[in-house]
Amino acid sequence: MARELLGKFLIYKDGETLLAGRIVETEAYLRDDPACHASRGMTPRNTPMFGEPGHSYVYFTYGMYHCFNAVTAEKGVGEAVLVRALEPIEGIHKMIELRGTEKLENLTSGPGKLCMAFGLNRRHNGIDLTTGPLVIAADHEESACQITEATRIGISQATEKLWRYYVSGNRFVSRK
DNA sequence: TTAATGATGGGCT
DNA sequence: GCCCATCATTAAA
Repeated sequence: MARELLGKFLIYKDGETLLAGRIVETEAYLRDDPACHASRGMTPRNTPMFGEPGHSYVYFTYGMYHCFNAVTAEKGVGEAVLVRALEPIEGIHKMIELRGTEKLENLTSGPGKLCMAFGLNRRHNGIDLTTGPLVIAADHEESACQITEATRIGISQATEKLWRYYVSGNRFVSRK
């Protein structure tokens, strides 16, 4: 699923504002994976991971950032894909405003950055990503892209797993 | 260009 | 009380 989500679009409609980005970097967090929030059972925070697939899991971290995930396993399993970077497509002016920088490569090139650029927070936790206002959707025509596998970032366990994926050469990936 | 560091607060043992 | 799926800033090379 982490590979599948590359090239899909994250779209957010909030009143007049339309924001959209193409997913260019993801990480997989699986059952029996010590780096996965759900690996030690259900807690108040990770409850959405055990809920319906296709819903969001947004969590608050490091005292000031949010990270956005899509739940990818059947109910009760506890797996998700972290969206780490987007290529800004629509609503770039609004993203610039929310991020406080005009540099395009710095708008959504990181899990905390893209949540800031889209204004995502606790209110967007556990919501259905097929019905809006926050949606993941495919393009009309699937364009093939070269995918690079790499180790996941910012974790201290299972650091050897190659469960991070990004569009090769894309300028909006958080780290190459 | 890369490496080190401080900010900042919720989650969980 | 320690850990943390991060980021911006500063310092060093």
